Amino acid sequence: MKILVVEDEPKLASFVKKGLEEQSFEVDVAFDGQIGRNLALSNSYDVIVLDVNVPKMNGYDLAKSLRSENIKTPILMLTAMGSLDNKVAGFEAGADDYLVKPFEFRELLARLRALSKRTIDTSLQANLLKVADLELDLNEKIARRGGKRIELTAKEFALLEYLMRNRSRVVSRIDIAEKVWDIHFDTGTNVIDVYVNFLRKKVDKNFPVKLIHTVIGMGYMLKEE
Amino acid sequence: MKILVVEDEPKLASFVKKGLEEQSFEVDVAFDGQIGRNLALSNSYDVIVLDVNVPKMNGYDLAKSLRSENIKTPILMLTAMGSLDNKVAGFEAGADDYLVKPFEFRELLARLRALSKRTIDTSLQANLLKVADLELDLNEKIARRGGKRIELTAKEFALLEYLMRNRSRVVSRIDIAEKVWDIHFDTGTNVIDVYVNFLRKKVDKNFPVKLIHTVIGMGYMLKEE
DNA sequence: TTCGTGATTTCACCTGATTTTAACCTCTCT
DNA sequence: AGAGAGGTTAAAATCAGGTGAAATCACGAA
Repeated sequence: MKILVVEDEPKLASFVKKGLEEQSFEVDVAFDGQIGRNLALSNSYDVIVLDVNVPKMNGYDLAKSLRSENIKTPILMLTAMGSLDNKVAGFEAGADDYLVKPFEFRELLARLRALSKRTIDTSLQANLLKVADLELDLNEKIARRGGKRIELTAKEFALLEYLMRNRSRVVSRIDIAEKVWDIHFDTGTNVIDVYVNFLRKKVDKNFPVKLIHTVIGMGYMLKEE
Repeated sequence: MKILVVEDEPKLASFVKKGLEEQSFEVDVAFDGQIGRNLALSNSYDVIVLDVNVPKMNGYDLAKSLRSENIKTPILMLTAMGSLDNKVAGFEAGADDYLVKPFEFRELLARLRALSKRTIDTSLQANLLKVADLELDLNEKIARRGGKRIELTAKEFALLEYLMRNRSRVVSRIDIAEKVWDIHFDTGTNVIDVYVNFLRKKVDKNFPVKLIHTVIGMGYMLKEE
């Protein structure tokens, strides 16, 4: 999620930038209205945070200008003055919400989330399984370990998903055969062993900590440590 | 414009109702959460104003309940308690804005206008889907990539729309068959493959960055990169 | 109605990737 | 050492997806 902050007080700007980045937002900061306008026109932000009192072009005018350019990004206005007239003026200029300085960071966060909720597509929500530093992205059908993308085939993916959903629990070959391969009787095959081997090469090789463990005579277990 | 006010204090309720009616809003008042819920479910309001402290079902629970019924009408929460925790709880329950009592009527008005504007805007901009430099114009029934117009047939359009609405997510052939072709059982056809091929020729050929990806054994995914 | 055009679907073939088999290897425990 | 359990590897079998051409369908024009 990308946010533009237009704010000229260096302290406040960096406080907000850091705080939002900790919440894994992408943050651009502009120190005056003109730079803010250029950034807003050339990027697509999810929300714009606008201080009313900034050099070159004030918040009201900037908001109006963006709206007239047909930019519909939600705008959150910040102001030091708490009078109602300012709030009304802000809304009239095209702001979607208003926050009076000084504010608590948690409230800024809550309001940003509420504003962005509308525009963000629900399909973009992550759908992840995690065990230690291994994640399985159920949307993209891909695994990641230590940030590195690991491509999996359909069967590999299904097997890893089953192991991850049963983390820290020993699953027998019979369970795996039924749930992943839909085999309900003993065929004397060793596909499962072969696929565990495939997974190990992709998921555990190159990493000091192994996640896939063999429990002799019982089955396999995916577990940290 | 229709507004539902859920408020149990008779004085405040009638003050708000009269004030809003003077601004030519249509106003319904509910004196407890249960009545409010029934009204909200059976009418279509532009905004709902919700006091946190009302009998039968409080504001948070009511907001949550409406959201779970998939009602997306903007909600403005009213509360006597100004603490931040309440605000955050309100937003988490699904509120879009928050106002602390006592408030000035003008501020209520400004916030209501801002909230209702938001839905109108989003409904107007709902005619364009974008992924990377690919746009799908739902009004014109046309796609554009890098500014170039791409004409699509009805089925091509429906398929691309489905892929774009599920961007960055692998969609299976079964999903596609059901949502785009309305086929609910396996017919052994390969129309989907053929149509993906058609789309690739129009959307990805001639462009260095491909957007349509095959995930073997799982389906297709539309994604940047 | 018939015709013609473009849209949609089917079919057959091809290629490369995935899945499975099977033979052989390694380790551990007795 | 030998048996049993699991690991590894390569090759074979199978499958999934891409593609062009042809068949069929839908629909408006003559």
